[in-house]
Amino acid sequence: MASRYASIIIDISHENVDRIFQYRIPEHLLTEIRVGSQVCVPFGSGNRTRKGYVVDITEKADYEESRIKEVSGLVEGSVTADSRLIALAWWMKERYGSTMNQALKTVLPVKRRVKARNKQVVQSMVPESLAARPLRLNPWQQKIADSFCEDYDQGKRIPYLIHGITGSGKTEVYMAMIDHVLKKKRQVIVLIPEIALTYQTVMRFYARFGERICVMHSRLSAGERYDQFERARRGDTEIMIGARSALFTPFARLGLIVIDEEHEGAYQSEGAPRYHAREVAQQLARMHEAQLVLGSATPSIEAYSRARAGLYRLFSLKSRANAKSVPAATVIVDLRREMEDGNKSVFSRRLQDLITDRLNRKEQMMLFMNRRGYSSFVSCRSCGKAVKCPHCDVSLTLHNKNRLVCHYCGYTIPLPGACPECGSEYLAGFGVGTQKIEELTAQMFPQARILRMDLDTTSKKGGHEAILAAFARREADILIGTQMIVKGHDFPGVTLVGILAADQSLYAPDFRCAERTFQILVQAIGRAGRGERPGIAVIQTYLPEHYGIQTAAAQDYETFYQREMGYRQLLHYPPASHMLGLQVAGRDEQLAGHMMDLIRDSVMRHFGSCVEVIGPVPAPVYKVNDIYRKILYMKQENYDILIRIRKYVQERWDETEDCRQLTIQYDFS
DNA sequence: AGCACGCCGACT
DNA sequence: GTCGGCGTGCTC
Repeated sequence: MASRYASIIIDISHENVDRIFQYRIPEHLLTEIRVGSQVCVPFGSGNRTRKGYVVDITEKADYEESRIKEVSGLVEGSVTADSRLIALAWWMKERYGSTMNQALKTVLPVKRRVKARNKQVVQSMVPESLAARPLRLNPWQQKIADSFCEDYDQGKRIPYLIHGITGSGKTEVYMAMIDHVLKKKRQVIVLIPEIALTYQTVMRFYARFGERICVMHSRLSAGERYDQFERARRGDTEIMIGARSALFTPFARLGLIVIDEEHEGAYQSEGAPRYHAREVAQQLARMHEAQLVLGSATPSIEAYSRARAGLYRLFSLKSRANAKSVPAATVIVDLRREMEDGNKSVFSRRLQDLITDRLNRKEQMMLFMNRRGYSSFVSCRSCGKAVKCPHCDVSLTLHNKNRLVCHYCGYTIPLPGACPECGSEYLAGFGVGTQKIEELTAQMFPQARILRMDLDTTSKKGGHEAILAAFARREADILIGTQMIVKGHDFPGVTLVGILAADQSLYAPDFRCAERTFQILVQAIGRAGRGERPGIAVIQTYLPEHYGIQTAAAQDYETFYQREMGYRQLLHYPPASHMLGLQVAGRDEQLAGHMMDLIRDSVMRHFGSCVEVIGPVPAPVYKVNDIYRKILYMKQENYDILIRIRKYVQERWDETEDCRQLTIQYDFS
């Protein structure tokens, strides 16, 4: 009888061994080994035992029989992954340029820890107000749900994009879709950007689906994650809700993937492979013949342009689900005018009046400042130099008025008494962070009860929930915070939102900065007036004429999209074109620069005629943790050409001597 | 990644 | 003469 052979990826993340090795399957393992099994194999001249993943099983060998070794056994407690996950890993490796081993590690659950911890399933208390009630959809919600059911039953699998304003009830629509898919005995994955910041959404799903749902908690240990995936594989759970990695739940018959807040940056992975959950979800849905549903109040320019091109089916929800609440009124305050009129405070006169008014009426408010710490930097009034981080290319941020912190590497020093450059004692803080806002608010409104929420106040376990719960119990009048206060929380008592420095993020050296500013402003405005009392949002800015600020204030996504897309088209930025960012990083600045020049020249020689090359330029923060980073940008409408360039560079890169001291990273968009 | 093979310097 | 440096190359 003919033998069978297993194609195996060895569990070593190195380019030299990142390929398929063939092993003979011994007779006693024939029935047990499948595609996706983890096996032990003798590897190398010393025949050391290594772990590997079976990615294929064949009838014939591609090598001389005598050179082929035998699989020694299955890894104890090993997981047999869905062969589709292996295929997905292969797709990710090709698309994002990681090793197959890295892709497999991303896609497959990690092995159970030797000692399983006491099972502490997060059985959260479901608040009374969220108790399961029958799903009532308004006509607009119902229309989307009906269309979904029809498409689903007919096997039409075009991705949906739901553009629904804040508070329009996208979650109820998702629930109706999920109901339908569960009835067809298929399973569902729901992605949310970050559990801690979307706690309420998770609770609502939990209230509705109870035991059928499984939450992929970010604080779960590897073993607990594994258990959750095992439950899914056995069919003990039908809905997996969680961040990015919940995408790799090994469901047997996946029917639907929902990506809520589709525009969020958390869907972009930073490790290797640097994948985007939206793209991987689309590929996974294709493989399972499942439906993909994206939802956002401020769709990414990428997703919206695909919808307009007919690649996604677009739906809009334009009114709030709670008919009694109306979208907030918005006021743009020109800070240049305030300055001219002699108001040097961080609060415009209009905002001051409104805060006083809300305090008198005992209503709540939020103040949003996109920078934590006390002062954004400290500089010397004699020589003009700002105190910088010795390891990174940024100024240090003042915290608690007594220490300087690097927001990139965490380096911390006590606030020096004199300028490290010239010795002058005239050091002063410039720029404002949330800490200082808290202090200024307390000074100006001594009667106000204030809470602050940013990375510094939430680092402790449960920090988010404690602060949000206290604010919900109305233990404070004013909640001051960074980004994290504007994401999805529903506080009916809030009738005023103050955005203290709206244009801060517009100066980021990144082609998406206007998009991010628009998104965060719309989100922040959406926090006001969610209850029965009308809300107002005050946007303070030095650039009141900027289209991102104007359109956000008017809650006019369509106009924003047109303007932003025009700019992207003009400069060939994604999604008007595709872009590959190639980053070389290393401790040796000269070496990194030299290597980058070599890569650039080589790309220019071979692809110069068909690709637009920009740079190399230093990364937005050139040095982080003593590592220098340079980036080369390449623009091309055809994605496949960019992939070809990546492969071309990768092949040559592995043969260079310096590649051990440098790292290379590819970033597709 | 690891391990073997291989070709040149200072040692019992 | 031999022990050992780690440079190059291979692993089914």
